[in-house]
Amino acid sequence: MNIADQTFPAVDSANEDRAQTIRDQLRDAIVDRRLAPGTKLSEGEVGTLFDVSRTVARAALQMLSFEGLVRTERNRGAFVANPSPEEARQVFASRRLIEPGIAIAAAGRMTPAHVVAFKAQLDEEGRFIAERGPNARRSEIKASGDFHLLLASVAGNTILQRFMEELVARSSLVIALYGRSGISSCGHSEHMNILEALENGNSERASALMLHHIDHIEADLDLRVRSGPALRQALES
Amino acid sequence: MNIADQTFPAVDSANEDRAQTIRDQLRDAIVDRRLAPGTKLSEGEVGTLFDVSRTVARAALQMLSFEGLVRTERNRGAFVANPSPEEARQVFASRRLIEPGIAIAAAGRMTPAHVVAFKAQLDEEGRFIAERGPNARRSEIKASGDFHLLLASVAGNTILQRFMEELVARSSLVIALYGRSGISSCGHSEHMNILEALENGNSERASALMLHHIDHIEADLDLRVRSGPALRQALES
DNA sequence: CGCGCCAAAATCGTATGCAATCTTTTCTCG
DNA sequence: CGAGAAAAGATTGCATACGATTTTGGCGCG
Repeated sequence: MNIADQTFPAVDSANEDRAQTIRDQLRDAIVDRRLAPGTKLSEGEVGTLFDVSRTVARAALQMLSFEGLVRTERNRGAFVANPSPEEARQVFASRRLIEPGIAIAAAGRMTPAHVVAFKAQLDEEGRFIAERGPNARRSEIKASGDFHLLLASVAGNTILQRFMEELVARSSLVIALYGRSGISSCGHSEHMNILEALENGNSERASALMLHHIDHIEADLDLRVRSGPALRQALES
Repeated sequence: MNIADQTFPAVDSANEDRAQTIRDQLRDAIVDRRLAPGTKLSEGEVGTLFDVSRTVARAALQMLSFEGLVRTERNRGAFVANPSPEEARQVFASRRLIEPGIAIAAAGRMTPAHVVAFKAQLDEEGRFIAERGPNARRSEIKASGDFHLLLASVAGNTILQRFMEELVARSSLVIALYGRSGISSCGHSEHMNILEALENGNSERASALMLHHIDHIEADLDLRVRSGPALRQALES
């Protein structure tokens, strides 16, 4: 899975920040696994693919490295992150700490409009689960994460929202690497239960369900170390 | 308070990442208020001051903008962030959610070495409080934040640690803007109480004390909006 | 056939140049 | 004298250039 094989939507309406656009597209590609962990992301290739100079490509990669989706090594370049089991545990520990609180905050701010948005979100999620094919699989992964991001946006704290964006994205990487069933969709019904609690303003229940949900996702992981922790990340790619 | 008036330690042993070094120095300057909120940070000036090209200065400013310490506007440049009351509330809401959990994690991982480090930290804090003069004031602000960062490092989760670094830094900005007593040192005895709970492995108490501590800091703020929310950030600087 | 060594190619880190945009100053006209 | 427009200056966004470092691809030798 080389980055050169990827195709990206033309870098559309472009008077605003192009580095940000590129970052978003690369993040999507990483999150829904079109780019495997360890893949080299060279400035030149990224620049060529998006038709910008290395300067801009580099800025986009720097952003992704702040989010922990990309690891950069001096004089060697950028690679799609390859989280270790320890990092994986930390990602989920962070989510266990933050997301129940987000659920509580969101429960107190739900409006009918929010409910509609959630229903649409869960519908889409269900549709992708029913479909077959790798494309549906990718969309399903994305939709599953989007549920959590929607929740974070309802909670109304932009700082926590950004933290969650990072954690959800990194979770996708972790699941790609360590997931047993390979898919995180196991949680669709749990998402529905959480929504129900939110709808009823039952913040305690929403919070508890969220905690269990995260535990279930993590329980699907196999975090035993295989080889040495690095070996230069299995030769990178 | 112009950036050109600032002096920075020579950009020392420098084969490794210079942008990162510059970011750290600028962050320190922002956190201990040598650079006031709203101050313009032009790429050229930063570059000249640290004796690097605009390319590197720009990268450092981009990093700070990710941390929320600097706000960048397209074609206008970078400014020390000027958090609104709403942002201020979000910073503290985030800390209330995260830091009690960090305290619990840290309580379970305290070693005698950690205790020594905390004691040294609190000593330093106390010394700066006793001293007079703006330099001691600055050191005091930094030391107060460092207590929280030390706690985060003991907790052993690098992701949460980074989140806390961001939140502590932004808190300093918020206190600079909205603090009544101007100083956050009010919490020195609270820090000592928290350490005591940590030392005894009393995680529940440490967590509760931390929550109260954050509440006390926030209670010292005056978050009433003064004028319109922006007016282009009071003409920037 | 495998292994180390050296040159060639690729890639990165950084400085610099240029056009576009924003800011400031100056000038004009009411 | 003040308001608005035009010009000059400063600053940013981005591309490109070049030395430094890393990777790759022989090539000889054991």
